Amino acid sequence: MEQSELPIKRADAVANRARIIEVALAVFAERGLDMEVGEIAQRADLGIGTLYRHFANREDLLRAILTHAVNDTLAQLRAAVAETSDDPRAALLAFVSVGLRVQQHYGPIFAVIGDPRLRKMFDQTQAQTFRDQFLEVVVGILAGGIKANLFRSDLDQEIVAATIMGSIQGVYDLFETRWSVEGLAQKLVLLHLAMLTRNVNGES
Amino acid sequence: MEQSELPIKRADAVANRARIIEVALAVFAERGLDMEVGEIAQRADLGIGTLYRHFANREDLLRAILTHAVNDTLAQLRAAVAETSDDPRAALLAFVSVGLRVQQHYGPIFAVIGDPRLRKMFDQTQAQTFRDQFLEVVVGILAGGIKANLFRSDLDQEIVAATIMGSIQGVYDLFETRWSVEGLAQKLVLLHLAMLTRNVNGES
Amino acid sequence: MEQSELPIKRADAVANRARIIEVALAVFAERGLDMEVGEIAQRADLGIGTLYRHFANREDLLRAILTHAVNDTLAQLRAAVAETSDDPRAALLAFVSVGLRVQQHYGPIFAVIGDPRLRKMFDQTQAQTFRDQFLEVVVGILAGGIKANLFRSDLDQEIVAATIMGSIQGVYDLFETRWSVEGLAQKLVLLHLAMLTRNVNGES
Amino acid sequence: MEQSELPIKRADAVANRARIIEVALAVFAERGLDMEVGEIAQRADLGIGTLYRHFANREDLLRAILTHAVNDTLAQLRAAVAETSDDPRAALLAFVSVGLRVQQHYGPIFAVIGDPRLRKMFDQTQAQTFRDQFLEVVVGILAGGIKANLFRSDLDQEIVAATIMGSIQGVYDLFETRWSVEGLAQKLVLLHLAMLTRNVNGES
DNA sequence: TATGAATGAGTCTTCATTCAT
DNA sequence: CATGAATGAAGACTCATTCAT
Repeated sequence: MEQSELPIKRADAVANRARIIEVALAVFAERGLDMEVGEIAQRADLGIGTLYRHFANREDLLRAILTHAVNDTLAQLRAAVAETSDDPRAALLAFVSVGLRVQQHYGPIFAVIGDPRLRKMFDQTQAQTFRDQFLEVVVGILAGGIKANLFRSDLDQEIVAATIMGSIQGVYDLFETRWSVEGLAQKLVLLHLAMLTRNVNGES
Repeated sequence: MEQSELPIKRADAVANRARIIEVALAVFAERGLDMEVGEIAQRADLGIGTLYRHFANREDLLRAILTHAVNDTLAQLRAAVAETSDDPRAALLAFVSVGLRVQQHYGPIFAVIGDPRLRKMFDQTQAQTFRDQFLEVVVGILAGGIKANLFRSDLDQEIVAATIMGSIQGVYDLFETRWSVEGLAQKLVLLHLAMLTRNVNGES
Repeated sequence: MEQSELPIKRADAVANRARIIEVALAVFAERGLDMEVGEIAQRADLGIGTLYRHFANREDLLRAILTHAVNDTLAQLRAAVAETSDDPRAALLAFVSVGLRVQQHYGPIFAVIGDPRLRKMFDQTQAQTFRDQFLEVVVGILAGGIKANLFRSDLDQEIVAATIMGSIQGVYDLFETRWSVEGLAQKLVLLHLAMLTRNVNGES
Repeated sequence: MEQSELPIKRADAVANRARIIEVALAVFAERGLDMEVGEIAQRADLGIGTLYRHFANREDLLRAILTHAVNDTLAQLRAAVAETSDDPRAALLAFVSVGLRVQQHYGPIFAVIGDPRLRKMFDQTQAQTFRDQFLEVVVGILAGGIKANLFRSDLDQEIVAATIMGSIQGVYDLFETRWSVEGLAQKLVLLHLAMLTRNVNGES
């Protein structure tokens, strides 16, 4: 009986923590690194003291939401890729689609990753780990395509991966308002395949 | 007497304005949007009041340095492309090289372009103009390549342009510390050509 | 059933109250008036709510520990003096020794008695009572010495008492780190006796 | 001409700094270590930003006023002693008088010197220097008395000095409200002389 | 015209106290 | 009764901007 009581309180607190992150993510999407701790507490319907009970300071909260966004993004990308593991081209499309949707969802989070303020907040090991994990996902797709004899193997795989990721960001920045995410994804993957496929003749 | 002094003062003022922007750019490279007006004045050896004589407020100054960076970047890109106007592949390499070097020089300026605060500062027409000008330069290269029958013409040219620009950013973010700018440019252009060239067989 | 539990609980509660005061005294010794209610609860292994069950608010707790410290100090001084009631000079030494040791034990409690915040917390009657009780102990020693014809009687006894008490504090503040409590007590009492004894010739 | 202009601005700023310290001292006298930066700025008729232009933070200001109080006290004590350098007994009276008056003027500053918070703010070397300077003044008086064959020389001079200083504090704490500063000084010096003078017979 | 001292709105953060569980 | 999560008033500090000199 007592065992069921304790979790109740905890569940409440855990829920609060989750709500704070959720709200903070939304506020961040609107205001970027200028997000204000007070606004987050307000929109989460919590006293500011409560927020500070969960996160020692603004920086901690920022770290938490960025980590959350990165991990969520990685999870979504991996899931999308896993669902299409047998078809590298489908995997690429899934990756790009999710990549664009994530940009849309998380707003400027990935856009400000180069901000000097963030550099001070994340130790570089952590940041490198994040970068490597993203690369890993793309490189995985590429390896699948090469093994299936669909993608050429003579290109620097990491540069290809960086290009694909950068192209998602670039295309989104420049055309987010003009085309739908799905349309952009289609067009973009065509390019990626053009880059990755040697004998284009048979396809055109 | 005043008439003879005025030109001198004006020249002084113009020089001051240029120095402020130069210093502000440097400060921005270090601190990003957190740059402080006071630090800029100090490093420019000017009283804060003097700085405010040139820029009505922080926003104005920020707009000025971003505009300067964008215009300078565009000028450099155009110049590099112009010098190689007869060879589209050389033009692409020049574009990428300059693109990477500019990232290196201007630091986080292009990285924070998606920041919500900047959105509020630039009217969208202006921002769109900038974007279009960048696209124009790349599309120009592409058009040259197509006309010379070197690049395939069946891809969406704007998406290709966005991809090229995004790949520069992506590759720089991920590998700036690992490889030299020249090395990165070489590798990157190989990809771009793989994407743009249909009959790869004859080249490999 | 409840009747048999109550005494136990009460005993528990009494023990808790004592522990809180003990811990609070320790925290006060380290942090002075900046002591935090939360830290006290933590170090007493009690929930904060439980602490507030014993003391309505921080002020109450502060009053309690100061009162405890004062009363304990008075008790120790009286006991020490009582044990040597036949020899005024020994009584003086005992008083000074205990006085120094108490300083050492209670840390800054007696040092911050003049703090404006404390003035607001203790009604002045109470404060005066404390002062008078301390004076009483010293004056008692002095009276014994005068009755025994050992101490001169022409000095203002209360001023003498205040001087003795002040000298303990002064000597402790300035030399606590340099000499042992016992050494300081010895040296200090020599002065007191020099002050209190008229015919020094016979003694030197 | 320019030389006379610069000092004007500076004079203003310097005056402000002085006013801040003056006001801060007054606020400290009322509220002790709980003094609030905002109240000080308000009572000095200055914006809070101005205060922070002169003192980097609360701690700095606190250090400044304590240093000021200590130095002013030392100066007053030395001046009083210097004026009576030919008569050690007069010097002692002057010292005690000024000591009591300073307590009255600076309020709880000397009372909170043992507060743990202060320990963290002053490096111990500085604190020791202050203590030594006070001791030096008293020891100087004592040396004069011994040289003039007025004071006995067989007592530990530093302990005597600490006792005299402590007695001032003790007497002030206990009787500030009951007697005038002058009255207290008279009574107190009688004790000190009783302590310092061997052959009391000739005087009584 | 240049200067930099003054200003104060706006943030972050702490900690005593309450109250639902 | 005990607990500790929630609360928010209060205070320290920053920094863009103004204006008297």
